[in-house]
Parts: sequence; structure tokens; C-alpha cells
Amino acid sequence: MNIPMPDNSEFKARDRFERMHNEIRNRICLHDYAPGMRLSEIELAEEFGVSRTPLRRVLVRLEGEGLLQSVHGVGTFVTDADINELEQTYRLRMELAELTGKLSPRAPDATLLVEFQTLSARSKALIDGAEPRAFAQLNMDFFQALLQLTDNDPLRDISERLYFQTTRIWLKSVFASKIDLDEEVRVFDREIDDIMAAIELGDMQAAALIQRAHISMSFTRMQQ
Amino acid sequence: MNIPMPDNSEFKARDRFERMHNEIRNRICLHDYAPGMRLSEIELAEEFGVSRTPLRRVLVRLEGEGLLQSVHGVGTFVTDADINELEQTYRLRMELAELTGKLSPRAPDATLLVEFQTLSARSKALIDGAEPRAFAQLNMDFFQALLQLTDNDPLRDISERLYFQTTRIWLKSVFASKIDLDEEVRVFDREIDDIMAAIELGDMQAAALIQRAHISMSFTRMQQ
DNA sequence: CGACCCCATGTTGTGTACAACAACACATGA
DNA sequence: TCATGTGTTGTTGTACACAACATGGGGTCG
Repeated sequence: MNIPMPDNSEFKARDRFERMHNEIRNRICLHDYAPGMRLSEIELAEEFGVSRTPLRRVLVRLEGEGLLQSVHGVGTFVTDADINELEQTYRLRMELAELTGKLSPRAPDATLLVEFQTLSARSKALIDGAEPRAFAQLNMDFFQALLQLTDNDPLRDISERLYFQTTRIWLKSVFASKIDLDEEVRVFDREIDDIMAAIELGDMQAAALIQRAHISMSFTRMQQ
Repeated sequence: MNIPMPDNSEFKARDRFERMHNEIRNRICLHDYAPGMRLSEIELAEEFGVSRTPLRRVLVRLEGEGLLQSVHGVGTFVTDADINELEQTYRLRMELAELTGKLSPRAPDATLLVEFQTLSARSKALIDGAEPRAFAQLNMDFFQALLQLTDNDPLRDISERLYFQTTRIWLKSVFASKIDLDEEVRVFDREIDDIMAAIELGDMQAAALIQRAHISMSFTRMQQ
């Protein structure tokens, strides 16, 4: 009844898939591929040194994650979202963030604490003049660090999935200068410090609530 | 910036993909393909009258949904889950069910009410001696009807995703006679009637809470 | 001038042959 | 008897050629 799994961790094909998937997902998230943009299967395949077949496997996965959409005979496009879908997703993300503190919260180990401190330092380095892309990268890294505060795997997967669905749309507002970047960076820096304070007290539920509040405020600022 | 979409709804390729995906997912959910079972790409491709290529696209999607796992040179297997993963997923499903009543609850239209009555009738028909598969099918149909009580699309998607991840494992307990099927059917029949009562009062939040309670109890009975 | 048709072009989708890989049976030797 | 190597078989993964499809431009007819 057990599914066979090679104990060796070489996984040539699987690793390649994972690399390509992460790389393309990051590019979408960081607006290297902006919403609405068309991706060329041929160019991407050439870049990664593979044929279209394994690349398409990655694209199919990303389509399942709601980040891409393929249209026969036309192209593969980065999906966009209107304000209504976005609001639904944000409201759900808020609830999930709170659940992070309720379902299997996990206190961070020493390694993770150091990682948070590094993130905090990176944040402060951005306060005096930041580029949107560097800020987006930091935001993503911080989010993924936060995910390690819960042991509930499905919750992690889903939160990550929704993060990647919303963050590029949010970033669009930043790029369009609808949001004041410097102000956003300052707010984010406070969020990191507040959450770190809660974590160091071992109060994971408080950390989750702070995160929830910031997701909410982030969406509010975006609407203005 | 808009993604092109044919307004015509013929979509030959897309429809075929959707059909194959739903069919295989249902088979997994109803234990036509039990957890741990190996699927033959060649046989499935022949059955659907296509080559391996488009079929593999479906399998990749199902792998992304956590229902399948492909191992190079060995086979494609229906995933199983141990009790720990299952508990995590069930706890998350409970919370999401409650959220259904909070985030964009929607009162059912006449069509949906009729559908619920039909489901109730089907349930009562099963009370005197039911087959596990028919019960599983009813359970699935009822769940998908419940999903229409919220307008929050991401919440719907995720709830459905998690349902398909857990229900086949739950059904395994039923097939293994760890759970008394007749008793399970009676409990489920009450759940339908209780939820319908709440819905007819327009109290969607109560309906959601009842559902949450039943998800919880279902998992408890399963553990015994 | 406008409406329509047709075809050239570029894209995604499909079929097929082959490569990479893992499991198993069997022979072979210590 | 057991360990080990080796070939066979069947599976998933990959490459490539071609089909299906949508788009846009130019031509043609009204």
C-alpha cells in the first residue's frame, strides 16, 4: 500500500521541475512577468535547456495554482485579478493568518530566530529609499519565514498559494505609485518588529493576529 | 492587459481536459481507484481515446492537487494519508466550514433548495441498507451543494480541494468496516435535515456551524 | 468605402518514438 | 545458502514533428 520513493535525494527530473517551477513563480510574483504578460514556451524551454514537454508540465502546474492561463492558439498569460476577486482572497487570507496562531502553532528554533533578525536588518536597510522589487522580495521571504510558525501542512500550502495569488496584484499598485513605497516600507518594518516581539515572548497567537491586522491594512491602503 | 478568451463555449481541448479530470477525481474519491493503487497511463489514455500526452496533463494537475504522485520508472499512484496529516486537514476543514458562514454567505435560490430536497430524499432512500459507494456519491453531491452557499470563490476552491483530499481516506474506514455504515447514513441524514432547516430560516451561519460540528464528529468516529 | 473572405503566421495542443529509470527474476559465484 | 551481478521488462520522462486553433493583414467583391 506504500508508494515507492527513492531514498536517494538526487531526483534529476523532479529537481529540475521544482527549480523551474520556483523560478517562474518568483518571476511572476516579482513582476518580472507582470499580470497580463504573455510567456513564450519556446523561449522559456530554451532558457532552461529543456524541450517544451517538461516546461509545459511546469506551466500546467502554475495554471492549476491560478497564476497562469493557457489559451489554445493564442498564448500563455500571467493572470490578473479585479478588485472583487482580490477582496475575497484577502478576506480569506486574513482568516487563515489568524488560524496560523490557532492550529498547531510552533515556536521558532534558533535558526529561524536568526532568520527573522536577518529579515529585520534587510528591512531597515530599505527604509531610506527602496526599489519595489527588492521590497517585494523581502516581503516574500518574510512571509515564507512566517509560514514556518505552524505545523499544519495543509494550512501552510494554502496560505502560500493564496499569498502568491494576491501579492503580485498588490505589487502592481506599488509599481503604479498608487501606494507610497517609503511609507509602505516603514509600515512593513514595524510589522516585522512587532511580530518578532510576539514570537520572542512565545505568543504565537499574538503574532498571528498582528499579521492578520497587517494583511487587512495592506488591502485597505491598496484600495485608496 | 486583458487575457483573450473565446466567447464561444465549445473549447474542444479544454472540455476534454475537464471531463477527464473530473472523471478521474471522482474515481479516486469513490474508491474506484483506492489509495495506494497504481494507475496505468496507457490504459487510461486508451479509455479516453487520447494519447498519453493530454492524459498526462490531467495527471500533473491531479498531482498538484495532492491526489496522485508519479514516480519515474515505477508508476503513478493514488496518494494515501496517515492519521496525522488527516487530522491536520480535518482541523483546517472545520475552520473553513465555519468561515463559509462568515465570508460572503449566500442564501440559496429556488433551484438550490430543490436540489437540497432531492439530496434529502436520496439520503432517506439509503437509510435501509446502503452501499458505501452510493453513500460516498451522495456525500460528495451534498458537499458540492453546500459550497454554493458562499460567494467567496477562493474559499470554495480550497474547501473543495481539501474535501477531495480527505474524503477518500474517510471512505477507506467505511470500506474497512471500521465505521458502521448504517449508523453513518443515519447521522448524515440528520445533518442534511438540520442544515436544510437552518438554510430555510436564512441562517447561513448556523448552517455552517452544523457542518463544522459534523466534520468534527465524523473525524472522531473515524478514529475509534 | 465597407464588409467579407482567405491565407500566412505564430501559438498552444497532440501523437509518437525513444531515453531514463526502477523493480524483478535469474544466474553465478563464494 | 546467501550475496551479488546482470539482463529483461514495464513504467514514467523527454524530444520532436505535426495538428488544431486564433489572429491579423491583404485582397476581393458588393
